[in-house]
Amino acid sequence: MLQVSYIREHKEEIIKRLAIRNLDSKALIENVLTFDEERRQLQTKLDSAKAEMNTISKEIGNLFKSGEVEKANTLKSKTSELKETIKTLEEGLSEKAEGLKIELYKIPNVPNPLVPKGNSDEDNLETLREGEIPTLHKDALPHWELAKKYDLIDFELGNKITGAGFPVYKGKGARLQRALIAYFLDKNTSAGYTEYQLPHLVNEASGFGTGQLPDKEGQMYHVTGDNLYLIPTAEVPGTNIFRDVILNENELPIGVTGYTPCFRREAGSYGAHVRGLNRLHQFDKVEIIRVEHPSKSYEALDGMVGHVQNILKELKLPYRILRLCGGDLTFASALTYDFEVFSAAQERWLEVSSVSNFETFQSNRLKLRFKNGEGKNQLAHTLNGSALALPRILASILENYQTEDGINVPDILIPYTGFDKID
RNA sequence: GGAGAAAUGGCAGAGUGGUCGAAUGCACUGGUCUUGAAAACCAGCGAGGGUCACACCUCCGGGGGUUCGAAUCCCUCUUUCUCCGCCA
Repeated sequence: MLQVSYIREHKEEIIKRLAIRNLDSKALIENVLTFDEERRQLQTKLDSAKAEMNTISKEIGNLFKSGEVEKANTLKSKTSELKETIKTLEEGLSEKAEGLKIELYKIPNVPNPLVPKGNSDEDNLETLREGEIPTLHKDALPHWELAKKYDLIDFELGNKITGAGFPVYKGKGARLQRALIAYFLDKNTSAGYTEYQLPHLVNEASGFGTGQLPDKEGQMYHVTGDNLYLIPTAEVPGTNIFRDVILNENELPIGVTGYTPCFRREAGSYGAHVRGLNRLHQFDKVEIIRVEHPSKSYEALDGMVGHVQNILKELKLPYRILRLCGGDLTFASALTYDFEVFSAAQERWLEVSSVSNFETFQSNRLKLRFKNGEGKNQLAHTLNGSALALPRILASILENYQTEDGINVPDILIPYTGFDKID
């Protein structure tokens, strides 16, 4: 959520930069400013009405104390009108405040100047491509066939137990999952991130904190009996660690990493592109989250990109980095880099990580601040990224590392799997 | 799940209807003193709104109510603690 004060002071610039997202925000911005203006006017009126009430109340107290009951009662009868005024003003104020909030919720983050113009993923800017795309043997299979052939993942069993999109990993498939999680966590902690084990269900307040609520409610599984939500990403519990927190400047930066399963309803997505591990209702992901000083957040973003890059290099997977265009940028992000790995048998690039700087967009909602050098509370910047999401990494390992007589395990993972070949 | 107790500033902890945004201690910041540090002493020290700046308004777990007036009384929700039950 953008700060109203920022909108007030940078109106034209914001409108101009939101156009990068193909968003004509003029009316929206005007609306916000109108609500804000009206809200402040009512606030001022309400404040002075309350001040008057406070004065009278004090006076009444004093009159009672000095035994002037008559006078006190006269004064008392005067308050009813004032009370009515206050009530009306309060109602008007909360209406305006609510209206302001609703409008603010509609405005996405202002893109960083680096964000290219564009409408869809086709306009994303490829900034780097690295790694060798393997030449597969003639009978090479896509990962869902490989999973079946080597008995690594049982999709049908998942259908039986739960439903589509809840695969069952078994044997070496399960072990490979565990190996990847352990490897990712090790990489992240040695880069300075503190490992957390976080709840997989969150309350409403957390949903609002990271912006899944109120708009994206339909994307999460909702446990209605207890009004809790299954997390769609560790970003939700991980970032809400810092909800309503005021840090000391010297505590920055903070790095958090955690493995969680992620639950997404993904309503309405079916078809060839969601086969196998490509899109699931439940999947595993290791996330990295940073809280940064505003002056350092872009440096930190580059650092995170380098970190993810390093992991993909170690796994020897062919990958590319994309700087997302305005049309593909997520609502809360100011700048996002996507990582895609080439899945040789499907002959497709698969998104495996998304690294973003949210600047103050999340922290404004979260009320995540730090005490700056002047002793003032200032919103911190938040960033996060996947390091990494498992299913498509697994898919591309299976596909890219397949040979005629089995699937090789990437060298870096062998200490974690305890085997070097799936056959 | 049942019974009881509680929730106040970074922490501890006073405060049961008016002068309380809130005593006191600790922590923290600045100063005096000191070669330096410690101690001692002095001062400052929660958050949000509002204002050019003041004034002013709001916040004592969340929400609602009673009252001229609520940290204090009532209702409700949440959380914590103790006991019982259940349990990996």
